[in-house]
Amino acid sequence: MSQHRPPGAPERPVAVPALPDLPEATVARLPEYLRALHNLAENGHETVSSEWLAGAAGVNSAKLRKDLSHLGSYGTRGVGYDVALLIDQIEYVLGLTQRRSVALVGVGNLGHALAGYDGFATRGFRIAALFDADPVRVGEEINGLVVRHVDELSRVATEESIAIGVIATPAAAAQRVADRLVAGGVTSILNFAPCVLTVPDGVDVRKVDLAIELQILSFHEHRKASRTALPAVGEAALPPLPGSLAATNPQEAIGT
Amino acid sequence: MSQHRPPGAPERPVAVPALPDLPEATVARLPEYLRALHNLAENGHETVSSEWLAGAAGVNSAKLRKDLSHLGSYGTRGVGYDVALLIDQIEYVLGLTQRRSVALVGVGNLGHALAGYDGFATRGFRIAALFDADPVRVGEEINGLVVRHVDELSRVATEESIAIGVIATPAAAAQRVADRLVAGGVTSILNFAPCVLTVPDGVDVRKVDLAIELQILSFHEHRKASRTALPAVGEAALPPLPGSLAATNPQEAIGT
DNA sequence: CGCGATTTGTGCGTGTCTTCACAAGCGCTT
DNA sequence: AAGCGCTTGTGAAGACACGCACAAATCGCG
Repeated sequence: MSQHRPPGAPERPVAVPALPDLPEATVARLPEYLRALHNLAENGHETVSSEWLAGAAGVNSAKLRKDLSHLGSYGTRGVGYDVALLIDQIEYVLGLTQRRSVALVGVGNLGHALAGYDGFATRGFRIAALFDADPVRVGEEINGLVVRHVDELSRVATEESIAIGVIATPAAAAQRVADRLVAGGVTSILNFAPCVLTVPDGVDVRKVDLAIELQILSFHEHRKASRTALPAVGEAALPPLPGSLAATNPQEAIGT
Repeated sequence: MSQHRPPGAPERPVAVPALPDLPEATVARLPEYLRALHNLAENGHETVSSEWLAGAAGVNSAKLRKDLSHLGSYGTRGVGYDVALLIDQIEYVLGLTQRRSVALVGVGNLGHALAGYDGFATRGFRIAALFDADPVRVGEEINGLVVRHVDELSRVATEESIAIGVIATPAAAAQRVADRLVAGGVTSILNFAPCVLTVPDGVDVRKVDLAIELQILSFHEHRKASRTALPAVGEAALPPLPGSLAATNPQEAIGT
């Protein structure tokens, strides 16, 4: 950082005042660093080197250092990063210093699981309301929350200051749910339904599609199979041998 | 493609013989195209333009055309793409012409939901076995499948020719599960546990972390809040007004 | 007090991905 | 049969991301 400070001047321990402009790829990795840092903190480590942290997060150490440098990080050359300080910095940048309220729409198969998922609560999110369109499910209590009818969605979202909406409905219902979330003032949506949502400018949508992940893996399976099959055209009958895992494939480990 | 064919010669309806080398970014989008195409086919459409398909998949039309051109696609200028043909092409490239067997490890909260998720079966995958380490859960029947103990994982994976392993266990158990999957010959893993897996070369891992998605959204919420707050420093007391959704933010809609 | 070991922060070359813009090709109409 | 409108496929440029490699900075030790 180009932030010189006269040796005697008192340093304010305040977090960075303005939010730096982070590359999207960096933002996507910060939560991973944060998770690794919390693990370290629980084990009593006070400092960590970029090499170590990068290993724990599964990335290149140069990439990690560049990511951290973007948020004006306070590492110490020759020593490493202060774990507690880095946790604070990342949590501040990610906006995790305030607990955000989440509305979950669709308490079917997947929605039920999400409603009970610990990872949300332990990482700064509070599931504040559950919704479903099925009258049979409305009224059901899950984890201490009563499922409300989706007609109340917009009103409740406004009242409860919902920051993030999670859509776990069938695809056919997803767009209407999204519209209601937006009408209720929600500007961030996590969509598990297999469809594309149309939202106004200023609303962020992230999509998670479990089947797509499997299909991507399927492609790589297919590719691996054709790679080991085709070169063997001239090699007659090399038996299947499922034991040798065909090593020496130099570029594996698919990122997100 | 540069594959001229004399007007009278019979065209073999065979798929592309060798698997083209696709950019990873393209592979990640193909399943999305495929879903949109299936929707079109169900509605009776026979052809589709790149513009239309791109809209349905939420991408730029030039990107879509380049993606499809990579797999030597057979579009017709002035007309568009043949829906049925394109479906076949993409399914072939993704390796979906053969149904792949999936092993699901960890039938807790999330695992239960995944075991019952329709999207797997309807898109070419068969959940062939369930596993858990908890003796209480072993023996339970879910969707017609009996949960087996994780000690049997390697053996069953080999016997049943499992192609893909899905890990839905706590983070602490994930690495050991991955090791057993690899020992059983599995070379593709979908990891829902919040941790980094170490696997040999030739094994592909994709990670899905629900909490990370929320944290990324949280960052954008934070950024939006600070963008609308900071410029108002000189503007005294502009009230909260939760109604105006702060439009005119030209670059939204976050990709994966 | 100085030196060497260590680790951060970053400039720069490289490769990938995205997007624009347009030529080439196809079918329909006249 | 010729022309016209429409759509694909792709060359090229720009934007972005990655990773190497090294200078700068800090600590500990002699």
